[in-house]
Parts: sequence; C-alpha cells; structure tokens
Amino acid sequence: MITLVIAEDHQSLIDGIHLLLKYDEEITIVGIANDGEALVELVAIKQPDVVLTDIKMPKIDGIAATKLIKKDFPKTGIIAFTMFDQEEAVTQMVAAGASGYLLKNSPLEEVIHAIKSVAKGNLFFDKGIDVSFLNKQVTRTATKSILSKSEKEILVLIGQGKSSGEIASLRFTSVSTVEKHRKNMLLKLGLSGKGELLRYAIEKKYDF
Amino acid sequence: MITLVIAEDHQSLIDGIHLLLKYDEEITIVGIANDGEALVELVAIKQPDVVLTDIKMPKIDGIAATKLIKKDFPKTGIIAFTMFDQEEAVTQMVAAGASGYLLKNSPLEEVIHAIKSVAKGNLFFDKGIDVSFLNKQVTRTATKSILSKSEKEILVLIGQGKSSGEIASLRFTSVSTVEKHRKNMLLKLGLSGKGELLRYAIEKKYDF
DNA sequence: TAAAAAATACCCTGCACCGGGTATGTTTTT
DNA sequence: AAAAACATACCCGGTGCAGGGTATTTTTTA
Repeated sequence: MITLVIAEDHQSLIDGIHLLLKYDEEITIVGIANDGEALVELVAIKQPDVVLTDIKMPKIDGIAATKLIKKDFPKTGIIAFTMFDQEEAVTQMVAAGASGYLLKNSPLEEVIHAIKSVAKGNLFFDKGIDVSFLNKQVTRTATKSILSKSEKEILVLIGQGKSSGEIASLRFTSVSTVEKHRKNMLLKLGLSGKGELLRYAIEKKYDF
Repeated sequence: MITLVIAEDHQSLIDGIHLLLKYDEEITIVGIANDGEALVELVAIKQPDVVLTDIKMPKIDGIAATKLIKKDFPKTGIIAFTMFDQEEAVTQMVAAGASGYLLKNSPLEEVIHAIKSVAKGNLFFDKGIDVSFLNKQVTRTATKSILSKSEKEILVLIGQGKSSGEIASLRFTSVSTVEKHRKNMLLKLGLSGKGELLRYAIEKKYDF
C-alpha cells in the first residue's frame, strides 16, 4: 500500500485525481493540502510514501516545500505536478530533492505510473520533459552562480515596479550600487535591453 | 441528453472531467479540443448543447473562440472554466456571450451543476465570482474605450520585448506614431512610469 | 452628412536605465 | 593565509521612453 499526499490549489484537479485513484488497490490518499504551508505540516503528521505537488502555490511554493520536506523526511518521494516545462523549474525541483516531474497536459493515468514508480525508489520524468540538461547540471554546478542575495532582493523589488532610486532608499544604499547590481544581473542572466530585467522579474515571479 | 464539448489544454483535467461524467446519465462528451482553433471547428461539426472552455489556450483564446461560436451557433451554451477570477476576464467572457463562469479551484462537481444549469438556458456563475460589477457593465459600455486596434497590436509587440523603434519598422510607421500610441495607452489604462506598459502587457498576456 | 474617434507624425524636456569602466572594503571559499 | 566572490560607490556617454504639447488625414459612428 502506497500512502499519498496531494498539494494543489485547483480543487477541480484534486477531485479528478481522487476519482482516478478511488478504485486503485495500491494507492491511498491520506491527505490533501491547498498550499505549501499546509503541505509541509501535513507531511509531518501523515508521513506519506509519496507527495504529489504543484509548484505554483500560495504561501510556500513547491520548490521551497520540497526542500523543507526532504530535510526532515528524506525518504519521502516527491513528484512535481505542474504546467511548466521550463528547464529552470525542473532543475530547481530536482535540486530541491524531487524524484519525479509530471506535466498537467499529460494524461491523468501518468499520475498512477509516476506514483508507483517513485514509491519503488525510481525516478519518473514526463516524456514531455527534456532531461538532457540534467547532465549539464553537473557542469552548471560550477557555473551555478545564479544571483547573489542582494541581487535577488533587488530583482524582487524590480518586479514590484520599483525604480532604482526607490530601491536604493528602501535598502539604504546609493543609486550607484543598485544600478551596479542591475548591470551584474544582466550579465549573469545573459540579458540586454531596457525592459529585460523587469520582464525576467515578472515572469519568474509568475511562473513559480 | 446534453451533448458537451470540452476545450482545455491540460489533458489531466480533461481526464478528470471524463471520469466524473462517465457514469452520468444526462451528459455525454461528444468532443475534446486542446486549443481554440480546434474547438471552433469541433463545434461546427458536432453542434453540442454546451461548451466548457478554458480561456488561456493556444492559437485562439477562449474569449475569441466564444465570439466565433456565438456568431454561428447562438444557441450553444458556453461555460468558461479557468483559474482567473479577475473582473476583466469575466466581463470579457460575458460580453463574448458566455453563459457561465467556473473556477478551477472549485470542486469538480460544480462542473455538473453548471452544465445542467446552462443546458436549461440559465446562467451559472461560480460562487467565488463577484458578479456585482456585471451591473457596472452597462455604465462601462459608454466608457468601454479600452484599446483601439493599433494600440492592441503595439501592446502585444511591447509584451514581446520589442522597442518603439522595432515596432515602428514592423508596422511601417514612424517612431513618433508608436510613441504617441504608447502615451495614449498609458492615459487610457491609468498607468504611469517607465516599465508599466511592459508590465501590463506581460501580465495581460499571461492571464488570458 | 456632420461629428467623433483613431491613426498618423512632429516638437521639446527630462529622467531612468544601459553599457562600459574603476575602485575599495568585506565576506566567503579554497 | 591567499584567492574569489560580493557589496559598496563612483565616472561618463548614450538612448529609449515618459510627459507635455500640436496638427493633419482617415475611418468610424451617430
């Protein structure tokens, strides 16, 4: 018997999975959460074999929730169930400790395959996912640079529509510093042009 | 017997609805589309009683598809099934001719209620929807200004990260004209500031 | 057909951001 | 302890866009 906890903010999809697993002998749903915070608490109580979770969720997103769960319950198998097939989302979920990645535009039966596969300790990736870059991850670990703490803070503020001047005031630094961080981010992210940082900030925020 | 066509780009949700309606005596699914274009074609062939459609879809979005369907088959009941509860999305769907509006974070059983209700000729709105503004629509019709054709085209290009110069080349007009349209849009939309048009363009594009 | 709206195009000012540097102190990693 | 990364702060030049106008032609609506 495989025990399962689902985290997903669309009740309709949860109901669909419920119907699907209703007559399945192997899998039992032992809990449902509508946001990341509830998920982490629920896992601590129920300690399920497998967790199926969305990435974009209220309060805590799926990536952060996965990290928290894996820290306390490393043997829990976690499957991401989302509509985003972007490389970065997959990479971050895998880095957080996920064992599987499912797309919402795949048939619902895939959910069963994924759960059973992950419960056995295997990995499961949707066929729509390009896993080739997971090798690159090793290479990338060196280049993993991504953004520093200050840069991330500034990026969030940019996403909120703040100007460099406003950001400088909020962070008690000079405008020069903020602009320097902006330029460094553009370099790191391989972007160029006036609005591209704002675009990046908005899209990242909205995606997961 | 109620005949139903579903349009939705997430196969998993379609499968869920399928399971739900499998043993329902009243409703039969006569077709499924994964994008707006396929939906319009399918409706012309099957002429269903009710259509359940997402708003955000490839090729043609749900709003445009609804208008096309209503033009040729006005007696078809159309229900929007989406995760957006924003006033503008609801208003536009209703203006396009939709008879119902369901949210994806509602229980799946609501789908049955909505379909049966709309099949009888009634309207059905999810309880999560604030319908109070639907009265305002009358008032708004005068102020319906929204954006003109050229303005919308330019807004889409802005959302794609194009600069005013690039947009001018693409549209074979002068930069002055593009900038004039930008300023008019800022006024119409009540926005101000450097990145706000880009932000608006990106958020609208992602929402529906 | 007259009036309103949209599309076209230009003027000027000013500012926020980009692209390229340089520099220095701190923190983190090796 | 040495090297690398980060955070801080400044310089200059250039440009794209906002904010404020004005004006003409075409299209749409009343």
